[in-house]
Amino acid sequence: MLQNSFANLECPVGRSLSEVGDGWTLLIIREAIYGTSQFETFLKNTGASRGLLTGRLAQLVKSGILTKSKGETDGRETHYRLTPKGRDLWPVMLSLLVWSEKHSPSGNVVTARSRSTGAAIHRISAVDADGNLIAPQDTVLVPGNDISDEFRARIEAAFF
Amino acid sequence: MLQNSFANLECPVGRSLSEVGDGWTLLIIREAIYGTSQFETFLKNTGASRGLLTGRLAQLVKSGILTKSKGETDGRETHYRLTPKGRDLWPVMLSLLVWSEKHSPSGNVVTARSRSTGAAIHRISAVDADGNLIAPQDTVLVPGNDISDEFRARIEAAFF
DNA sequence: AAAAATAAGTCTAAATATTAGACTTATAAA
DNA sequence: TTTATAAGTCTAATATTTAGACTTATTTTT
Repeated sequence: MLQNSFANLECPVGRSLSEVGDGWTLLIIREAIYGTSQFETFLKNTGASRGLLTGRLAQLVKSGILTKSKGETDGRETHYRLTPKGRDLWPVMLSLLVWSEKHSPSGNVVTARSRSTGAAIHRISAVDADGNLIAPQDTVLVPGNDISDEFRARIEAAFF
Repeated sequence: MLQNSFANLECPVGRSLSEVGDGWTLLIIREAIYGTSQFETFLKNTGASRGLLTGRLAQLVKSGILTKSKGETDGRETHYRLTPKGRDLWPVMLSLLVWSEKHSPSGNVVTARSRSTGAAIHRISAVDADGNLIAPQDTVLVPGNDISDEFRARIEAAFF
């Protein structure tokens, strides 16, 4: 994304992307979900450069996605850990994972399953307050009141 | 992401991010989902610069996420349209939307609802082959056979 | 206690990417 | 025939990213 933060902040997707929308940031969050918490491990597992990693970790802390704390047993260490807000990005990752497995399969690498039943994940769906499934294709975006006429027109033209 | 395409391509999330992981790319896909198909409209609605947009659209066509075709009634126009692969990114967008509404709410802007029932989307869930819900927190990543020991160790350490 | 190692950075010059905006080409509208 | 539109290309200025040497604080080894 770099300098532009236009991204239409009326749009929740745009707002998300302005926090987590560049490749490195999502990759760092993936690593955090995979259990990584230390600088040198992020460095190795993402392939980012030191300078970039320093900057992105600081951003993520500022956004409330990670916390930064000193190692309790080893004072040299710093631990970056996901907050609840950060952990809530897991469905985003899971959606990317399912998309990738479907459209860019690459052998028997990883599958996502239910821990409790062992069943494989077949798709990602929206769910309403009563637990009923809402298929992504059955989704509409409904404009609220705090919205410009311009953006209203755009989301009303959305697919699905 | 820029030059690095390391991103661990064994990881489906990494593979996704190498296709759609930078801010501009996801923003362009959002626009496409919102119905945009022409260059000048993408330009205006994303805020990207001409040169960047040219490059990203070409990438997206190459990745099979968009198609490029000449306007049928007006020969000056070029239309970029989502392929099924591109349309399948909607659950990713929907996950970002739900995350944003929860953690960075900004007034009554947009809600996502079921077209058929009108019910609001409360959360995103995985679904197994029989249509049973699998809560994101009940998810595990299961390593396959075509995987390095190193990556196996990493995903086994994953949260959830 | 001194020396070596580790963790998490900072710093810098070179390489890359992005921007703004003028310009080009092809087609369509006035 | 002139003007407008759509989709680019091109360029110099600006901003970001990289690789890798260096720094500081803390811990481990000798």
